[in-house]
Amino acid sequence: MRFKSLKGIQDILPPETYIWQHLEHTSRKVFEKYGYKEIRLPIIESSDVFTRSIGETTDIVEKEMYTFPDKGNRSITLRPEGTAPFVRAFVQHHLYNEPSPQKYYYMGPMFRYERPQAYRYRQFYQIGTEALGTEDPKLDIEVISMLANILKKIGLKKFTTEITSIGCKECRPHYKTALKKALKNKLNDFCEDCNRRYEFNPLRLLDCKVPSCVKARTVAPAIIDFLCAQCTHHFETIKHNLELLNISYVVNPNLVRGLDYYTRTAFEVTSEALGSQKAVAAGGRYDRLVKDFGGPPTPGIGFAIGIERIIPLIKKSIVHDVYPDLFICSLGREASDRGFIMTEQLRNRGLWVEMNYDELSLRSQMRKADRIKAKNVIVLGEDELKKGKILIKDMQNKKETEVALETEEILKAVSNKK
RNA sequence: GUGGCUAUAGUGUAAAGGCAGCACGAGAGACUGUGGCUCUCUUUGUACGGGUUCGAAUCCCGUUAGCCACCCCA
Repeated sequence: MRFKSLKGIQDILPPETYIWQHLEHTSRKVFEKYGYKEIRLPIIESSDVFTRSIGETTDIVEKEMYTFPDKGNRSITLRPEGTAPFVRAFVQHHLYNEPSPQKYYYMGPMFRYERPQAYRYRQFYQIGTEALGTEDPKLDIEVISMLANILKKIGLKKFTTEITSIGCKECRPHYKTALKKALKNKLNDFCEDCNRRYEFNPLRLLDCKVPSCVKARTVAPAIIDFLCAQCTHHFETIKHNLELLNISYVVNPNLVRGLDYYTRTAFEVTSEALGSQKAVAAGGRYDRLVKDFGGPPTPGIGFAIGIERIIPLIKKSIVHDVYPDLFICSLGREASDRGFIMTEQLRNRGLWVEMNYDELSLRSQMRKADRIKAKNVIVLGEDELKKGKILIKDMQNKKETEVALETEEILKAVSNKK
């Protein structure tokens, strides 16, 4: 093959595109009920939009970004996630002056230079939301609830919502200290990576999957026990209200976000059906990010759904069974021309009409109509042109109805059966 | 970035060093103006580049891509 799409980058073909549309359409409808408005953001940004917000020492920034110089030698990065560009736009356009809370959603491609695997691509698509302007836990609850609603509406049967709180700038440092102290003497039991992470990002030791590390960290204190009074209250309110709303969740104190900007609430939705790439959506609160971008202190919370990871889970339940309303068979030049004009007229009146492009035997044309599962067929030949009448054949029950050879008459006859 | 497995037609699969085949799909026709069945014909194929051999889809090396487990995440 001479040309191929790049590694980890895929084409999305029909009929799968219809599942994508279903997903996008359904989430848009839910977003509107919650007051979210669409925002369209650029795919490329100045690199420091990401390095400053996501964190210099995170894996995303350290090794997964598509970064390159443009012709003016500026460092450009293909967005690896949506929140940083959003906050940049939020501050740039003073969106904090809109009535609070400000709620936005977006959908589009993200780019990470990773080793591809099933459901993990270098260009992947997210549906994301951001809501800002209040620290109130009701917003957190609403966001988690909305996510669950979307997932249910698009047909996802089984999923788990995991939540935790990772504290704020007051309490997290205390936890970090306690964690390091508790693990200090056990470092020999941890893997090499964990030993490296111990120094600059000890929270990471909590979600290492190496069995020996899982075992060794059982002595680690839970961050939940170190939350300050406000964070504890915040978290407890969320849990309480999720129960009132009948939204099932599990607290996973080892849930750690890979991006530095998160505070307090962190959550992740997983599906066991996916193997090791089991996260289908994830998000959290980011109360300092707007200020970091030079805006007024504005708390916020958001999440992103990974489209590619949802698709295989709902594929079977979505059937795209839309077929042409009418197929026009034509015999001879004159009939073909007349048929073509009718085809266009009927399409403009709202019908899906097909006809044959080449001159073929009637048998062939009928076969084609059958193969594309056209609901009705008319045959247009010399007789019909002469008589000014045609038969509309219903392909399901084989019944034929005679109507006048006029666009309006055909439209009426076919529409009645729709 | 690390380790492993894999790559044959549009798709799914055979050919264990000796004729690249089968099924499905797709296109046309047999059947003079009515589809689904049947039959016939057609269909850009051994991922790419080298090597071993009289001879390679098959063995070896490299590249690329996909998959799996890590890492990390959506």
